[in-house]
Amino acid sequence: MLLSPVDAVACCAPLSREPISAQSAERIAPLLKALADPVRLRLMSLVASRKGQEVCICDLSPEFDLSQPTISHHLKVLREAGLLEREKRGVWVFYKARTEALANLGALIGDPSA
Amino acid sequence: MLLSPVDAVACCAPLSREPISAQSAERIAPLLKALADPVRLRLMSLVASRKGQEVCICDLSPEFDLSQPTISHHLKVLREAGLLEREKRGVWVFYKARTEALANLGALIGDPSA
DNA sequence: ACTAGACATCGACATCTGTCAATATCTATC
DNA sequence: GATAGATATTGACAGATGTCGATGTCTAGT
Repeated sequence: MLLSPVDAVACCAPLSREPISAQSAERIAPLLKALADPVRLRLMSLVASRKGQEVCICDLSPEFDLSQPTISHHLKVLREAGLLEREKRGVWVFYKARTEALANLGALIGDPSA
Repeated sequence: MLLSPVDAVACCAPLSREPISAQSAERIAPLLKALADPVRLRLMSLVASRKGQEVCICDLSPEFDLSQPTISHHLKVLREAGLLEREKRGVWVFYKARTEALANLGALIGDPSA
């Protein structure tokens, strides 16, 4: 059973359609929290803008003036939130965006048709 | 000049369209952080789902099992992020959602056409 | 003026968070 | 199997965050 945060985001109507339940809010807040950091927001965008393709950490790290463990930590947060998928190939680790998660989250925040 | 966070959210393409700039990420993260709390997410939804109408704090507080200062604090965070507008009428304080802010933020997170 | 009520501010506290240096783990190659 | 390189984990620490009780401020009535 055990809903992943990504599944949770598909659970409810847009914020401005009807009041979100306390339970749904508890599930969705972690997703927003994962994005609510400048570094993670950039990481997410860097990966998501390569539609579908996988991106190597070794290509992401140079974009930031941060230590390797810090980048690793941020990627872990995004992955555990369900926003990124991880795949290991050889020595390198590649990340792929869960675009449906971003789409669902976006629709929940600000549905244009709401 | 001094861009408010709400203006900032209209500044850039969807996350999955192109990598967000470091500067834009710094501006937008606070908006997401404001929403990244279960209580604030519910507060935002409670106000936003009353399209355009104003909602009295006195109607919001009973929904939560929290002290009055805590609710006041959360509303202040949402207001300073630019997601809510405040108006005082007599002894009561009313909040109104900035729907365009929510819409822009939603489009930035997960543009359906991206 | 005094009071009552709605909301804000302040001060304090425990917890969470972002960061790093040090260290560990894994994999390809020599 | 020893080494080098890519990534993960751990431990530590400063700063941010959510919460509360106490107190302050403003307004409407009495």
